[in-house]
Amino acid sequence: MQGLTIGKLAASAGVGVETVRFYERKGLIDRPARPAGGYRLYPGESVTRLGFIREAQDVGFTLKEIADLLTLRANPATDCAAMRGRAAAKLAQLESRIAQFERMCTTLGGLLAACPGRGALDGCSIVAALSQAAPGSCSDRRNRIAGSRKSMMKTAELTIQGMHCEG
Amino acid sequence: MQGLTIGKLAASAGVGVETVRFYERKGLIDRPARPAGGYRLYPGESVTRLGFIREAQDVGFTLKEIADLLTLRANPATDCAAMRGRAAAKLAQLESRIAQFERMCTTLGGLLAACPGRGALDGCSIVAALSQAAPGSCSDRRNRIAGSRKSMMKTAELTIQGMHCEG
DNA sequence: CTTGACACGGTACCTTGGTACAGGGATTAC
DNA sequence: GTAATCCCTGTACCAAGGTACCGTGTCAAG
Repeated sequence: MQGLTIGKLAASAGVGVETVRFYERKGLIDRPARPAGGYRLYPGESVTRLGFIREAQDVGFTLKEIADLLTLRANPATDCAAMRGRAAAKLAQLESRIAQFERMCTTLGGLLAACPGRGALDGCSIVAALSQAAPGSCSDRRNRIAGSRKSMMKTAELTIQGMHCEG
Repeated sequence: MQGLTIGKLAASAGVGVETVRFYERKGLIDRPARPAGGYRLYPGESVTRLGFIREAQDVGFTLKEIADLLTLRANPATDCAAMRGRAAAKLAQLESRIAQFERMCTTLGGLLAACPGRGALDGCSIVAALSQAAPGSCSDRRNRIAGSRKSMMKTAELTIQGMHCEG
């Protein structure tokens, strides 16, 4: 038998067999040849492709986005600018996430600084602060959280990041 | 009828009715009195409690952790130090997440800097970099990703953060 | 007393990135 | 030839934080 069985491919790429099949279902890797017996037989390049997926994941792309990158890459007419655009958008997204986490850190750090650290909870500034249901025009949580806690990596919602009343 | 129906409570707190029932199932809010008819009737403090949940979410606590905070808060014997410990752990966790995102940003930024920005994909350094299946001892992705992309907020896995070969 | 708005329980569904298992068939090593 | 692996499909399940729907029951206003 020529080529790699799914097990060999998975081992070469450092992923699980189930993961390879999962990627196939998601359209991230092509359906390979299936000679007699019905076993998948992959060409050597499939290892590279799995490597691409892994590397892209490591810089923050979702599988859906990676599928898009792979489509781009497969098209010989694709200009480098398209790839660059995806990367730049992802970078902006990551930076926005970082800013959000940093805001949370700042808030939490402030609470920690004010907290006496021992004694009854009555005197705990953390409890006091968390118990404040911040009033005002921004009380509609259902709109407020779009793009913050939900949908960690969803590109479309990045556009409304600046609109939150959180700052 | 005295007290708040679930709809009034939800509106006051700026969440959905379904969310309130969901929180009840999760043990985040107490089962309220159910007089004749079976409607839930909440005391006014429930608004504050929902506010606590919301504020805690906003600084990064998961619902599970918030349930723990609420249990702490309800116990009169709880020392302020316990609350402070939770907050400090969460802060450390957030900082670790930030560091991880910053590593991804650095990598991605490097790729962007090297990319010519136009022309055929053959010359695109981003494609080239992503296609490298980084070899070496760290090829076992299944261990490598624990605590990175998976389980964004899981406390237990923070302890193995430093063990990754990512840095 | 009727009607419309609200509430009820229960269940299914969503996203993301897989993992696990059941009940078979194919291949390979000895 | 037989046993041990490997692979097949299909389905269900995990976390997290909800959302949506359904058929029915109740409450309050006119």
